[in-house]
Amino acid sequence: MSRLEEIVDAAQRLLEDEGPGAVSMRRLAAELGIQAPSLYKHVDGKDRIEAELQERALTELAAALQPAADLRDLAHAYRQWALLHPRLYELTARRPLRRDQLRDGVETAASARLVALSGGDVDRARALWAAAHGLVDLELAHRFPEGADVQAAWDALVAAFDRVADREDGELDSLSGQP
Amino acid sequence: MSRLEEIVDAAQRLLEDEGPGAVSMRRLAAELGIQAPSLYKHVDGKDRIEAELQERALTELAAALQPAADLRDLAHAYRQWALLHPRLYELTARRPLRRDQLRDGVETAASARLVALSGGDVDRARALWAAAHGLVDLELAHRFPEGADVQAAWDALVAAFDRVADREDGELDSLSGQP
DNA sequence: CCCAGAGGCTAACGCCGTTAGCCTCATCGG
DNA sequence: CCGATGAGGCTAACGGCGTTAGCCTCTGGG
Repeated sequence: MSRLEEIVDAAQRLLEDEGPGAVSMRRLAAELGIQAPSLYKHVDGKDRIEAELQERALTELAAALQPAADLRDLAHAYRQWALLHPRLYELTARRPLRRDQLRDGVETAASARLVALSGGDVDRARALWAAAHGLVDLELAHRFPEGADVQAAWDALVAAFDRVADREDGELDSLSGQP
Repeated sequence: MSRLEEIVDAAQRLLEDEGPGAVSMRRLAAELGIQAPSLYKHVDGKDRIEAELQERALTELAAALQPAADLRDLAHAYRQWALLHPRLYELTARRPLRRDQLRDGVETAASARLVALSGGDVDRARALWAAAHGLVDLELAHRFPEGADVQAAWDALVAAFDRVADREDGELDSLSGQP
């Protein structure tokens, strides 16, 4: 295992266990038993580490969405993954995505299921993605009132998009036996 | 105008003009012609300043949504406001909301139009809010591909929720002549 | 055997938020 | 009119941050 991977591992551990404030170069170095400046022998800077985490998260999220058979499954898987890795999700979603230094296919994989289950309509897929992201983001930021039934909001979301799919069919059929 | 208001004004100016990195206590103080520690004669700390900005933003956003007559209007107003104040929007949306130190009515005002246009269904309102937030958030984070037609995604969103409203009616009528 | 490069190290720079402690006025009660 | 008081400045400092410069040591290949 490369030293860079070890660094990113430690960063992920720190992020998930102690929150974003704990992911400092000094703390990170201490975790590996070295001094902060030594990290720069393996990594450009903190930005790079965060970009690596971002790519990891996208890959994992894509895998988690892969088995979803319908919109309800997809929504559930999306929410579950985010709630399981809240800090990582936030980091991934809020950083601008540097596509130029993303390994090919990562983004495509993450969005494939989404587009497929939106009847191939990329605009609908983006709206659905945004909606799921929004629900997760607001939940993670504790923006819903104390006793709010978040699941009910998810149900309302799935209902809205399911019905659209029901009506504007045709496109769906052409994808049901996946290409 | 109280000194606190001046501070928050300066913070908002700095945030919108130069980004979140520019909003430091030292920079903020310099803007007012004083030294950083003097700020603490008027404010608890940086958190408090951000909370004030958050409340301001919620109030303004509520006002911007107020005149919306239907979902399409609402979606448009939401997006427009966010694109007009991107940094302020991010700050407001990503900070946890401290309801205990929010002036009464601010949150209610911000969500009233949303709930009303969702036929009084609070779950649908939350899903719609989350979807709008998600679209804005992803757009601000440059997460859509270069040439993506973001407006089309908004249209797809409005379509989805409009149709739901069409079908599950009844509730709508009881609110149309607003109480 | 040598020497180059990998991978550590310390010292330091310029930021950050925040605290402690001091000083200077203007205001106002006696 | 005097003196206390409090508002609102100030400097110095602390412990953190990301990052750079420059040095040393060890190890593996020619």
